[in-house]
Amino acid sequence: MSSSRQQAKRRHRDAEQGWRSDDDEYDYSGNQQSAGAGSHATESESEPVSKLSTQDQDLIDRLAFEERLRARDSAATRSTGESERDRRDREAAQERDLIARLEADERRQVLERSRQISRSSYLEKRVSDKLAEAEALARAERLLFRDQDLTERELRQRELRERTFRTASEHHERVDAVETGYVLPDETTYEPEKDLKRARKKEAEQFRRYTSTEKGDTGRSAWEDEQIGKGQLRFGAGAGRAGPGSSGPAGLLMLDDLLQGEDIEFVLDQVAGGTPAAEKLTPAEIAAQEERHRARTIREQRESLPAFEYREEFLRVMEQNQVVVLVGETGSGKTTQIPQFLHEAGYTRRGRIGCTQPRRVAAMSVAKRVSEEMGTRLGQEVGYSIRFEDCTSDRTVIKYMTDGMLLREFMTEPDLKSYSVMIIDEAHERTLHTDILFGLVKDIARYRPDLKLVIMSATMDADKFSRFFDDALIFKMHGRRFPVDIYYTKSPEADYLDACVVTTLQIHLTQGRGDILVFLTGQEEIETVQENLQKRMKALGPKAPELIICPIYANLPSDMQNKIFEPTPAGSRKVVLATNIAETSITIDGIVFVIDPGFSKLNSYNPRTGMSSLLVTPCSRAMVNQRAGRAGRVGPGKCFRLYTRWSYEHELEENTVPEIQRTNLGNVVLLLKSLGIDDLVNFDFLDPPTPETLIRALEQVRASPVPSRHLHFPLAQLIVTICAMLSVNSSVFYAPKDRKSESENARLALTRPHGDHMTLLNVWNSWVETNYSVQWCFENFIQYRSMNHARDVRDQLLKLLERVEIKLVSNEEDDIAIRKAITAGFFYHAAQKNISGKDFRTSKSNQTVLIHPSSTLHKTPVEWVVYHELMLTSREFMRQVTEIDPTWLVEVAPHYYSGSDITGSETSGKGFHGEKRHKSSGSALR
DNA sequence: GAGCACTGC
Repeated sequence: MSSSRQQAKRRHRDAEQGWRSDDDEYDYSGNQQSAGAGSHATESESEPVSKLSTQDQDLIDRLAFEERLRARDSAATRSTGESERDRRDREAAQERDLIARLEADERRQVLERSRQISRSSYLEKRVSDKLAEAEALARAERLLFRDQDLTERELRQRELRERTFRTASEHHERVDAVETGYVLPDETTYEPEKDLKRARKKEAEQFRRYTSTEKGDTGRSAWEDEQIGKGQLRFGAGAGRAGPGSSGPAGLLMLDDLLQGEDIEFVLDQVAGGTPAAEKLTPAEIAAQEERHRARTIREQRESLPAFEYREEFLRVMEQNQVVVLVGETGSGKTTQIPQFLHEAGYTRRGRIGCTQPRRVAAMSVAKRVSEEMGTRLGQEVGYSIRFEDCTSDRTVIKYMTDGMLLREFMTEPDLKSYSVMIIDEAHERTLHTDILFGLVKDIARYRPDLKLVIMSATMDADKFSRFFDDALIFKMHGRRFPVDIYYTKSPEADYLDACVVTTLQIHLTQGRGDILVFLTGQEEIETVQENLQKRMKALGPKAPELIICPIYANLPSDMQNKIFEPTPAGSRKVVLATNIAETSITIDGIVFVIDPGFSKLNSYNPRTGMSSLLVTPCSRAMVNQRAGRAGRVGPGKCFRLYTRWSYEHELEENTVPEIQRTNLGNVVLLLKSLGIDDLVNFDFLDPPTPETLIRALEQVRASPVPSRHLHFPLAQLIVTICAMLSVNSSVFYAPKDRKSESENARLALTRPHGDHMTLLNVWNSWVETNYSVQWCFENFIQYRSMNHARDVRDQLLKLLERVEIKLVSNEEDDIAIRKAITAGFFYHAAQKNISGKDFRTSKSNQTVLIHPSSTLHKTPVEWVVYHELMLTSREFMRQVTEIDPTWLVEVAPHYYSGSDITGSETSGKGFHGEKRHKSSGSALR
């Protein structure tokens, strides 16, 4: 208990820092609730099923399932009102999905062509434009936002704003030298006319400053010129677009020289976000407000939140309604305040208030904040519950938890009777778990009229939520955000990576203070952009202000991740190259500019082939708006979208397809079954998954009890380790581009024969031998964070096995026995090498697949393998692969394989190396 | 010859 508290304490500290520090050692303590829940699941899973009846049952169930499906559809057609609407919604969604898939390829090709055409004509025009252009910095903003449609007056205003913004940013740097953190611009930025003279004088000074640089330097050296040229040719994706910079007086630090005709034209289109209150305030007023805010007591801080204005009205609405859909913009304070309002109004006298969050860090940090506001110790009146850690007590009345944790709670408390209010927060994110929760809480609310429900969401989808909850009342709250100017490119960009580099430099050299956030799709893109930016900055020489480049993605080791939180020194600028981890999971202070190419990697599951795909996909409008919002957290911001406004309006989907419609539902089916919900067809989904996905999931679940009988106990410990290692899925090894050979050697040293499962086991054992050393991980390019996670998972699994009274016998490693056990678990994931010897063919489903390059078997000649998962990225890959003897398949899954399935392979029927050991370990299997 | 977005139990 005390160790659990210590552990909790550490995590709070982590939560306070906003990001988990991995230098911590972890204690391991069980979690009663999940342990109990797990045993429940195991019971239903390990129900004995005989071979024949499985198949029959399968067929019968499937037919019954399809029958129910038809019945539901025809019932929906007959009846009116809601079910009719549901059906239409679903059909429309399916149709949209199909059309989208068919059109995507064609559209992409057309778009690509039109981009190239427009780009080349644009470049021609730019060549003639170039000749007319002279100075650079004084006209920087105009160069960046050139737009013929502007009136004289608008142009003048823009010029003034740019000039004064520069003045203001100089002021910031002075202020910043004294105190760190972001300082809001003073009012001169926004009321330039008032001090035109001063602005003119500043401008003159500014210009002098740069010309004097010229004198001191007598022009760029030939070497520097060459470097710039090289950089252009070698690294710019736009190399060859334009000749060496020739415009402007020689020797000036010229924007044109740097960009060499590559600068991108942006058009200011709209101002997004920005609550009326924030817009009306001058920066000086905002700064003053912030200052007052800091000095305030906690109570005053609470009362200054927008949510406070709605307190009485909200409580009245809650009294009169059982379900309320609460739309609260970011910055309204809903997550921290609503539970407190309800507590203060006495709802906790009848039971707890629960509040779900999609992420662990959020659950922890919000609970901490609220406990401070209430003046209690965390874990007492206010607590949180996440996997591996339950920080609540009997006295807890406000409980924050991850959505997945509440799902687990349903197993021990199906009616949620200890709760008087349940709040589902961040509903708009539509995570898999929240979507399932919707159906469950809706059902409970029907027979528990005393249970209040609050569905909290950012603006989108409120009507949809309301309709789902029988036309629940929608309650709106304004938030507190700064306005963000949205810029679109005037013409489509042919190469968005290059466009990112160019835009970053444009901002860096022309815009006022503030860090830049660039959204990219993955590690590879981030590394490419980072490399290009580094070269371009180097080519610029020491005259350019420093640009600190910080990559961030989930698989980056945490010490490197933490770099993005270091404050930017005065006089330099930070550019954060991020995946969509920066959309919701982390927030970075000081971001003023966002660059958004409009793409992300999206996982979707195809039930027909059992293959997941992880492909670069255009973002939805909801997603790009979320990204833009990241620029308006500390002050007014700017978002540069690397696509046209037309694209935004016509090519992007409104919303991202909810997760539940694009994942393998095997686990969901298991979960719902363990809650006693067998009739998945009629489960009340907000957006129902496709019937195919459901059918496939049921089949998959039906297949799983069989191998669980084969997994005999003496092996359990080793298998549990492998399972835990697999659960950290492909993020055990770290392979940075710039240290490729080192990391490959380290990996090779840890590789064991016969594939990835054995290698993972070896990695684990080696780590244990070093007593869970951080240093060892670092030296061997192993992700310490992943190993720690595997340790947590392994610990939990062992506790579960203990609960179902499986005795763990630690035996020596018999690799054949282990691999046979893996085969027993994954027999339906077998593949054989094709005659060509180049690729593999999956058994039964006959798909052509390859071994993923990250696998230890990538270049090894193997005939038969079982794989953990299929994934479509650039090709169709098997990930986490182990070499097997095909005779094992017939042995462990005779209901699935017969001898004819494995004939024609070299190894079939042979003794295989280690026949003797095989026999001696035979008792380990069945 | 080629590579793994992000959560969560």
